Amino acid sequence: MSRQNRTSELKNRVMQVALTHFSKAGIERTNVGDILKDAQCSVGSLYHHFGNKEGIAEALFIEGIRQFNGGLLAALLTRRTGETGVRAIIQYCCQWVTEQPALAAFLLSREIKLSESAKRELKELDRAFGQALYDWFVPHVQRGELLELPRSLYIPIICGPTLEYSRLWLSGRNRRSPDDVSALLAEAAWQSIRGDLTP
Amino acid sequence: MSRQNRTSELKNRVMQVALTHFSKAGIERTNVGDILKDAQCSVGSLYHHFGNKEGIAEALFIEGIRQFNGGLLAALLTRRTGETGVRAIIQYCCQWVTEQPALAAFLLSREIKLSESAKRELKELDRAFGQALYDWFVPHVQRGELLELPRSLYIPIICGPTLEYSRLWLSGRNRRSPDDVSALLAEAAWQSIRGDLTP
DNA sequence: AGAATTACTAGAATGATGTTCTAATACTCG
DNA sequence: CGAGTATTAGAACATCATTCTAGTAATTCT
Repeated sequence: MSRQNRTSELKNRVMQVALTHFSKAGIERTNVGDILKDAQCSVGSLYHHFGNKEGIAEALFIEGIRQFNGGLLAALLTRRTGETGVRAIIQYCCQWVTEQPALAAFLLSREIKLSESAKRELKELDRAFGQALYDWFVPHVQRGELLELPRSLYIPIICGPTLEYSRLWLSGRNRRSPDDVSALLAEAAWQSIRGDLTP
Repeated sequence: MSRQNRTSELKNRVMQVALTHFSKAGIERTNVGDILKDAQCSVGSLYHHFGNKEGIAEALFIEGIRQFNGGLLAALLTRRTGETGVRAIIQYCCQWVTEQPALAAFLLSREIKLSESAKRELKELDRAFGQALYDWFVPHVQRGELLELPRSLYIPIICGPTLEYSRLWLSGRNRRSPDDVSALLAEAAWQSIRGDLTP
């Protein structure tokens, strides 16, 4: 196997192992030694590839966000009405959280203190994502299918209940998975954002 | 001053200082030495009173939850209709977060890994709070003012958008404070939870 | 009041763990 | 094949969180 391949396999292995530990115990409480042991990685390699412990978290975080955003946009952009779009967003969130609870728990935990460069990268991701969402929304708002609101409120209002429920489920406080209650969450999201001129 | 008073003053001072640091840098990244210095406390005293660094976080967390829950219930229990109750909840959350951003950021960060005893204490707080809320809700649900939902969905659906918006604001990504947009959030919450038989 | 007990304070010593450093190895490309 | 570079290795280091031992001052008991 080429060096490139072995290296990228090592990095993936480290990230996978780290995710398991992070989502169980948090970043602070997982120690580098355990990651090294479980991923069969040397101190030197780890610090060469990730810089430090938070570097692993950062890589996981950015990769996770990228994946989530991509999937959500893909699900949304095929919808043609405000209502189906909003419901698709919720449906997607619920499914995603339910299918990858460890990654979801990690992304939602907000424990990560990002470096400046990661902040910049993430900001750009966020901007592009927010813009794409907004572009999808605008025509539906103009038609009165969806409420007109300050831009910064769409995501919290639509996704807030789902994210909050997900957090509770991930921390073990609810039995039914987000996917199990996605219909109810979708209905609530739709009711909270539907415009007055909805057919 | 009596020993009791001096001691409780010291504990308060430590908690206050710790909150400032925690909300700025997170628990992991604030070091005990800084807390000691800023609170003029010795190593021995700190570990005598709090056990360890997380012990301070725990104390802050439980105290914060207690205060928040108490205030919310007080605001809710005077309301006589589903709509005014729901709006009061949102109004209270927005105001609370806006007025004590440091405490809010800390409580919402979920970075704390609680000890078993703290978990038990918190679980009891949660149970009592949830019960009180539920008791208030039941009659309004029965009258058809509010939707009938699985119990675990009320809080996420009503408060999710507000909490999500608060998180964004606290992390510096929105300009307008939760209090500034509380009317919009209240309206959204109400629309998402209102029953079919609303007058 | 005086003795005994307990709560609290103090800071040096310890230990765990994240990170750096130096050297070695193996791959790639000219 | 040989120079240069990416990568690996693990010992050494540095930084804290925490423990420990010893003391001090308040409170309780007789």
